[in-house]
Order: sequence, then C-alpha cells, then structure tokens
Amino acid sequence: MNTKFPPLSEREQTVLKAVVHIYITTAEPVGSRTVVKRLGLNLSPATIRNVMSDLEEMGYLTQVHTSSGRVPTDIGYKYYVNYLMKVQELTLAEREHIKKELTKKMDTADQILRQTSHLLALASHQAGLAELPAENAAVIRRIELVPLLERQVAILIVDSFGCVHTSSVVLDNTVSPQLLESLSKFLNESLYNVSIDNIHSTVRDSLKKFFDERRKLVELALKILTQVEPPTNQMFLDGTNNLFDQPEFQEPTKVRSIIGIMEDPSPLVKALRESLANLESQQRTVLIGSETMMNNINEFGVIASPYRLEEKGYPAGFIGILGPKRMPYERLSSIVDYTAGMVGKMLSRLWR
Amino acid sequence: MNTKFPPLSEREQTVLKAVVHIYITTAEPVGSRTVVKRLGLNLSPATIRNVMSDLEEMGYLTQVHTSSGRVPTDIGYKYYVNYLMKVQELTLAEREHIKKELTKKMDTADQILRQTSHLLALASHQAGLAELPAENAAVIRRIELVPLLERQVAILIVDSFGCVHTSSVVLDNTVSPQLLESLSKFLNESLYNVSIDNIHSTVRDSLKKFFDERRKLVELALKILTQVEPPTNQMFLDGTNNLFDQPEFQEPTKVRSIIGIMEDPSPLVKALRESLANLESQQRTVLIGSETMMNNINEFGVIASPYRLEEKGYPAGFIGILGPKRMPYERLSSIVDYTAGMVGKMLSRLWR
DNA sequence: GTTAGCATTCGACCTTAGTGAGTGCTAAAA
DNA sequence: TTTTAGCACTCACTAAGGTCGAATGCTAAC
Repeated sequence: MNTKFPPLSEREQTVLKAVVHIYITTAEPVGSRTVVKRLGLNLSPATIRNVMSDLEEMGYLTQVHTSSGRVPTDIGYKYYVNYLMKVQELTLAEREHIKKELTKKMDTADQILRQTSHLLALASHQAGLAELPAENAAVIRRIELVPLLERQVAILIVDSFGCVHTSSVVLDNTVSPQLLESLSKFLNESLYNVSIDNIHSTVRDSLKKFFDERRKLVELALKILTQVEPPTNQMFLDGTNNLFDQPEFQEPTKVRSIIGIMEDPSPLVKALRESLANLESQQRTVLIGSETMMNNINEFGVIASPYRLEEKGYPAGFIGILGPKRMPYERLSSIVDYTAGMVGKMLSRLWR
Repeated sequence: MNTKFPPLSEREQTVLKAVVHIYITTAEPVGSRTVVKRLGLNLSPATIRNVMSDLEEMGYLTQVHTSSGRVPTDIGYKYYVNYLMKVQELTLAEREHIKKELTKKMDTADQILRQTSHLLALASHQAGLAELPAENAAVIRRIELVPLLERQVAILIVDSFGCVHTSSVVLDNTVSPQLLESLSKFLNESLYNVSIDNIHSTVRDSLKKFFDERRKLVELALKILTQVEPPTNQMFLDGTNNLFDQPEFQEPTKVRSIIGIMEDPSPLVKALRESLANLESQQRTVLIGSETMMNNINEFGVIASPYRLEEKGYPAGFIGILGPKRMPYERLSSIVDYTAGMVGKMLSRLWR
C-alpha cells in the first residue's frame, strides 16, 4: 500500500485513536456518544460527529451503513499503527514466560520455530506464525549418501541449524557403495560451509576446479545434486482455531479463507517478505486487510518481526501474529518484538 | 456400536433403502409421497407412511420435527451399508484414472500415501485419508549416525519403504567420530531387518548378546537408542475443504469440529483401527456418526479399507474417505476398495 | 392389507410495526 | 469561528402475526 496519509489535527488524532481502541474491544461500529464518554471530554457528541465526519471524508473511517457508527478503514488502522499506537511494554512475568518457553531443550531450528508459532498463538489468542531461517542463513555441515536400492540413493544434508534435509534420487545406472562412499567424502570436503541456497549454482562452480583430477566423481556429484529439490522455505502456523472465536470469522466464506491460509500460506509469506525487505529499519511490520494478500478476504491483520542470527546481521526469517484487523496491536506488537529477539538468540546458540 | 438390527420385511427394506438414497442426494427430510414416486410403486403414500412409521419405531428412521419427512438414523445408515447397499462397480475410466495417479514416480511410502489421500479427496469430493504403514510393517535398512556438535548426534534410520526417520540426540559426554563410525557399522550389522516398532525392546535384546565382547559399543548404542523417540504413526488428510461445501457443515460449531480433526485425527484413527481389527474378514469398514469418535459431532461418516503388503498378509495400514453421514457409500466404497488394493501393490513394489 | 379423507403440526417465508442507536443538518449560543 | 441543542431521518434488528405447503397420524371405508 503506497498510502498518502492526509495530515490530522490533534483532536482528529485523538478521536481516531479512540475509535480504533473501542472498535478493537467491542467489534461493533463506534458512535459519537461512545467516543465522548470514552475520552471523558467536555464536548458534545455533535462536535465529535463533525470530527468523525471529517475523518470519514479523509478515508480513515467508514460507515457500515448510513447512520450507524463508524469503523476504521484499512488506512485508519495503518495510521493508528504507524503514528498513534504506543507499544505496550510486556510485564516481567510475560517476558519470563516467553523466555522460559523458548529456552526449553530444543535441538533443531525446526523445533524452535514450531514452538515459537505455538507460543505466539498461546500468548496472543490469535494465530502464531514462524518461518524457518532462510536457506542462505544455513550452511552445509554434513552430507550423507545412503544407498537404498541399487540405483536409488537417499541424500541427507545436515545444515548448521541441525535441520536435516532429505531427498531421494534415482540414477541412470548402478553405483557401487565404494564409489558412493568416496563421493560422500568428496562432497563433505568440498561443500562444507557452503550455503544450502546455492546447492545448484555455487556448488557447481566449486566443484569444477576438481573436474580434471576427479572427473568421474564430479560428474556423479552433479548428476545427483541437480536432482535434489531445493528445500522450500517452510512456515509454521499454529492456533488458527483461535481465529474462529472472532466474530468476523463466523461466516462460511471467511472460514474458507482461513482454511486456505492453512493449506497455502505462500501469498501471505510473500507479502510479508516484501514488506520487511522494503522497510529501512527492517523492524516490525504490520499488514492490514488487502495488504495481506489473502485471496480477497480483507479481514486479516498480521504483525511480523524479523529475527537475526548474531553471527550474521541480516534477517534470517520472521515470526508474527495473524488475526483479525481488529487486533490489540499495542500488546501484540511487543510480544512479537520480544519473541523475535529471543528466537534470534536461541537460533544463534544452536548455530555452529 | 454393538447394534441389534430388528429384522425387516422386504417392503421395509425397500423403503429404508429409498429413504437413504433420496436423503443422500437431497439432504432434506424424505416424505412418503417422494418415496412412492421414487419407487414407482402402485401404492398410496398412506401405505408408505405406515411402513415409515414402523421403521421409525424400530429405530431406523427419525423425524427432525413432528410432521416433517423422515431422515435415516445412524442405525438406519448402518443397516443400509451392511445389508442393502449394492457396491457400484467403478468404470474402466475411473479405474484407469486411479491407477495412473498412483503409478506416478514416487520413491517413498510417504509420497505414495500423501498422493493417495489427495487422490481420494479428488475422486470422492470428500476428505481423503491415508495412514502410513504401521511401523511393524517396516524394517530397518540402514542407520547413519551423523555428528553435529561434539555431544550431539543425529540418527537417521532408513526403513524398507524408503522413509527416513530422523532424530537428534544429546549425549552426556563427547564421542569421537571413530567411535561413532564403528557404532554405526555395528548398528547396521545388528539391526538390519529389525522392525522399527521394536527399536526399544527387540533391539535391546538383540544387542545383549554382544554385550560381553563389545561392551562399550553396546552401552553407547543403548544410550542413544533410548533417546530416539518412537515415530508416531502419521495420517494424511486431504480435501477437508470439500467438507465445507456440504450443507451440514455450515454452522460454526461443525466447522470447529473439522478443524479439530485436522489438528488431531487420533480419535478417528483409533476408532478405525479398532473397527478394522474386530472385523473378521478385515475388509472395508464404515463408521457412522458417534462411531467416528469425533468430539461429540455425530455428522460424519467414514469409509475405510486396509491395505496389505504382498510379502506380509496382514494389513499394514488403511486408507479411506471422510464425509458427512449422508455420503454416496455405493460409489465411494468401491473407490476406497480399489485404491486400497493399488496402494498395497505400489508399496509392495517399493518395499525392498 | 390398503387407501381416501381430513384435521393437525410445524417450519419457512413474508409483512408489519416498533425500537433504538446513530447520523446529518440547521440555527442558535459561546 | 467553534460548539451545541434540537430535530428529522436512516437503517438494522426484533417480535408478532399470517399464509403456505409439505408432511404427518388417525379413522373409517374399501
């Protein structure tokens, strides 16, 4: 969303903030009287009505029908999140809880991020999501070639997070165990510390220089490696059932959309990646409504933060919370931020 | 369900069959007039009314409210499935289609059964389910121990289906690569062809006899193996979104129950296993309503058939179709049967 | 055993009226 | 110029009443 935000007076900001707050908790259109009460202002509802009317004209609020209360638009939420929201610090207890859950004994990035998505769902009462570290953050630690049948070979790649990638390859002709063993040795020597991402490109290059002396081995290696499917970047999604508690997801069509995400979260992932990439500070991002790219369902909001490995400065992946647009962003933002920090730490500890 | 089926006259059977048929296609309570039309009988609706009233008294039919048409009860369905239904042969085209989809190049049991659940969902327009072969049908083919950190070891077990089970183990103290290598060799020798199911018991026994001569190795092996978590028997579930098209699953509470199954299908799996085990012929089974054990939602029906490996006579797992009770059992049963046969064949071909 | 006839039941659907929360607008007050 | 009181108006929501039609159960006759 390349939105222009029309500038708001202080009063307009106050009212917008109040409307968002109230709507977030009640899920019902907000009327002028309610805003006055909430703000404890010495103004009449009529005054606020005028302000709200202005806000509607500017695109921050909308009415679900003539003469019902107002509801924030996507732009309204966005303005709120960008300029009005005051991130709520976590209590010590909350921080301790997250820390405790994430410092449980976990041996692989897999486990850590599954646990993270679970934790986020639990803490937020929304859906939690957690992406595995990008492949270019992981590096090959060990390769094993395991003969299954004569012409079938399983290839096991252990990365620096302790994740094991397996795939199975069928060759044109039989390969002797001896050859496999020396190939395995060869690959371990030449591919150690190479980014998994580049199995298909860099690896090729780094193998070439051996071409003359060990031609047969290299040819075999290339044959095998081209068949290895590049690992898809996985995302864990937990607590989707929390979403069904929200009034906006009662209708069957909305339900379908949730199922849709569970089955194929890639549009959401793509949108989040882009958003995080475009961010200068590469901090937290919030997508609202259509920005989430979820097959024409504009009812979702998502808060995401990247996590980093200490060794490497750049973000390795992200975690986040998915819920209705109408989410308590203030509290959830800090949960996401803090958790992202912890995840980075835990992964760094794992990374060897 | 340990049901007694009160015996039915021929006419009663005909009527029950008609009611089930009509209800399956219309999803609406069936009245006496409709039954008469459908059967093309030379009887008046009043006569059929009497029959239906009798069927209701016996527990085969029920009314959703006084003076609406009748709907089959769970027992009604059961009677239909057990005694009245005539399994509809598949057309050649349908058989070819299933065969084609299942003979695609697939290298692991994993892939085959995932594809099976997908195929079943597609062919039935319901949800398809497919259980991985029971662990006791699989046998260890290869064990690899891969050092990650000094005290951390990944253990990779390749079974006879080409499935790779991985787990990660942390030891009390450092183990040298040499020791690991010889342990790996040792395990491969002593555990080849041993059922995975018994990693914790049989393996222990079979290792004991080496205790004296290779004590250190055996101790280490036991230490590692006890930490290996026994693989959980997985089930693939595909096409749950088809269920949302059915009128009976529109309500939010029903939707939740579907999500519940997706998240934890184990009660259903357990119910199916028991049912299949109790069957003398060990052929197809059908569970209806409460039999499916799905958290108090009695709207589901499931048709399942076991598949067998040619080498081993007993069932290795099952596949099936999950849908509303109101399912076209006649057609779906034959799909399940035929597919189960094909799956068995494909797995046998894989099994080495 | 079967059927015609009939009163009855009950959900589905429509209309109607009433209620209440909320708005926009105007004119007066501050 | 800003704020406010007052008022007409809008519109979803609800309850009540009425009609319709699909079905039933029952009884008495065939």
